[in-house]
Amino acid sequence: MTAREAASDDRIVKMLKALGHPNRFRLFVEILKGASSYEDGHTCLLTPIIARLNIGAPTVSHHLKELVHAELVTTARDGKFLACRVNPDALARLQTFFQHATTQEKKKK
Amino acid sequence: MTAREAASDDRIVKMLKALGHPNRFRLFVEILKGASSYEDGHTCLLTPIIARLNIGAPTVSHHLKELVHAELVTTARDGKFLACRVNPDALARLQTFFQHATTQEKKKK
DNA sequence: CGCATCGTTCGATAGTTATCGAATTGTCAA
DNA sequence: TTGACAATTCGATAACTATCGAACGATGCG
Repeated sequence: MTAREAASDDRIVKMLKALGHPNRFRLFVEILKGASSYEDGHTCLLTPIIARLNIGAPTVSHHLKELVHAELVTTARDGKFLACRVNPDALARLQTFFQHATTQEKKKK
Repeated sequence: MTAREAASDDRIVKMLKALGHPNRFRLFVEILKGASSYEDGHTCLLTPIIARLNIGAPTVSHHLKELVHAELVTTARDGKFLACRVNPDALARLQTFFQHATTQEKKKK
């Protein structure tokens, strides 16, 4: 395995780990769905999400940081709020990986 | 969210969590690649994998159990050895999920 | 300014888990 | 049956992390 491949795997594992927790997964899905149905579809308010996920604000903040650290999500301050977006490149990588894996599996008879 | 969707998410999260650990991920990839290049492409010997992964046999056994528990892999005894296979349904689910997610992301402008 | 709101940071705690060595089980072959 | 090899189980330990409440920093508004 090349060093390049190892690094790529490393990133994928980080992303999978980040998504491999129920609350983080739900948080991710909320952001993917356009957060809390705000007009622009991207503004992410933690308060309504806290209500939905039934976990405390510090915990949501912590999980969000994990998603950002895994490069699954990007955030940008928007006044008092936070604009969260799913990183399209991350999704592409994951999709490609499983696509590949599926293909590889099918090749066996 | 329907109960059915929740259960589906739950399974996906379990799979993601299982894959979200470097050693488990590598174990999974080894199995996907046809384990240790045995003739039938499916027999999975832990010993050579232990050597590759640089972790102890009990640990590999533990991780393998996790993969099985997440329904990512199936095993069957073959005499002294263990035949491991990736569960195609699991890959399909994961692929579909990320496909869907990518599509959903792209729909935004 | 002073206040409410949104979110983060801190410190603590409880629960989880990755890993190992030692002992054990199961299987084949001589 | 005995020995060798494959893999699992057990018990212990160290590391990690999810979660919370309390305190704090930042922002917009009256």
